[in-house]
Amino acid sequence: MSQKIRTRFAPSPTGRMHVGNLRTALYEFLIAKHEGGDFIIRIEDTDQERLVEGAVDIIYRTMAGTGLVHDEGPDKDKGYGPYVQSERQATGMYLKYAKELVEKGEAYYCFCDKERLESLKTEVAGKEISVYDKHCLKLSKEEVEEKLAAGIPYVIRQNNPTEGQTTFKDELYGEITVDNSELDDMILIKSDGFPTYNFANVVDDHLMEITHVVRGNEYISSSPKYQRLYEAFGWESPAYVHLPLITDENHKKLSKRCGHSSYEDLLEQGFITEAIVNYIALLGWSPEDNQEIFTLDELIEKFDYRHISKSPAVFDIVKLKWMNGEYIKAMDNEKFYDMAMPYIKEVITKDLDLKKILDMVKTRIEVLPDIKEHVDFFEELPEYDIEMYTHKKMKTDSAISLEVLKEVLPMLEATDDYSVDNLHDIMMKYIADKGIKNGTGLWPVRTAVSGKQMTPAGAFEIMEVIGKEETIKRIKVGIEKLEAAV
RNA sequence: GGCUCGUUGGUCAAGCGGUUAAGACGUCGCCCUCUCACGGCGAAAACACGGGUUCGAGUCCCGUACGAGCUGCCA
Repeated sequence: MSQKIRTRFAPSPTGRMHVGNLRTALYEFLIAKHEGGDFIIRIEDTDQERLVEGAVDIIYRTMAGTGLVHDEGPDKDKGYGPYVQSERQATGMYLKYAKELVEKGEAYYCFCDKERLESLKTEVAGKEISVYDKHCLKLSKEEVEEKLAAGIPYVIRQNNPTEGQTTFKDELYGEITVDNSELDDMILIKSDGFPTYNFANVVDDHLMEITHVVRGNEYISSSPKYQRLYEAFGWESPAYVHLPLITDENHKKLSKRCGHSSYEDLLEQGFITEAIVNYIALLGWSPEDNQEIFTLDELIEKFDYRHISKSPAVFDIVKLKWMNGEYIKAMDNEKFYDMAMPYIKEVITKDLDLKKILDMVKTRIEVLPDIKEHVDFFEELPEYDIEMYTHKKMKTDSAISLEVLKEVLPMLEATDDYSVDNLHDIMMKYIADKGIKNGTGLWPVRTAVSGKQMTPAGAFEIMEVIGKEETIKRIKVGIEKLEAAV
């Protein structure tokens, strides 16, 4: 008889949502939903300096867009609110809990100023290291009261023992033990009265009855300190699930520099939400079978956090593109038209059958913006080199192409039916009568009407779309070009 | 520097003491084809290294190397 699982996504509103954060949110959502549990959103805005306006909206938009629907959050209070830490802070609760620890000797007031702290820094191996020396722990109760009364700025620090060890258990990594001497006296309450993440997350996770704390691997080394906090309060610690990092191609923690590091960046690059979610779900987790394409519901059903990997994963945009292409191919046409229309309209302004063109392109693109380079020739015949008429495998060269175009032109002028079927009949009859292979007859025509080496469809389909007038015009251009060269 | 974690093909990733070490992306080749794609078929490509334990180790243990994370009044 186990209790209902409760996980939380606790982002700080500092900008766009990084894919690492998104994946954390996804896994938190999946772990809860797989077991029919609750998924909670808590806004961790304790760093007032890094706050970015509108960032909370981005969080909501991302969650809604990806389908990670929360059961509780700032907008859905189920009795554990408020769900925004600045609002919680305003109630004085964090300070109250911190004082409780001070009473117990598990924390202490610290009045050290910037200069003194600065003097504690030492440089080791090119990095600045600073370990607090418990200077203020020596202060007597009276001295503390005095300084407090005098209004001297203070922080409250955790009082960690210098001997012994602390152990916590991660669901993936197992038991992790560190010497207490490694644990520095981290700040619980900052001088502006706000709690640090380190403190607030422990208090809130407990108060909100979070059963599984799921977070990035970067927190694994601070977890022993959190563990000591739980023990100091006498609270039962939650199950911990630390997630492996997502890195760039150089195996470094994904940075904002990558340009493809946030969910919104990806959308702007023409990726579709379902593909992004699907792809990141597989970055650090794999199902028991070899399935790769998942709907969110399928992920909920299949997701078992015990199969999460322990080693970091490289974010591979090439595979994401492949997956995006799979989603596009499987997408129903109406939805594809809706999504693709803005892109095709960037390059085609003429009154052409855009849906027909989009049908041609659907299996050939990986991201939406790819459409443009495939279809721009419909708008206007590009400048092209007559070398394109020469193709060994098609058995064509300039002379043959000129001959074909000249012979085909009158036939195309003679009909008004520019349907693929009719065009097909005309051309195939010509090819049969002349006794040449299909490619020999069609290559020159396709080249003339497109001006491109590669096109998303064959000659008939292109002619149907651009129509009689434009077809004739382009074939004449081809004839002129070829004649000029002979 | 210290601490912690990690290490299967270029990438994601199966494997949990006995396998010809899966699969996917990418790459290359072939087929299909009026081009390019799609689709189909196929190929190259990996257990970081050294010691143990064991009849037997990618799988367990210990070292080494390498990588990453942390070492903030950021989360």
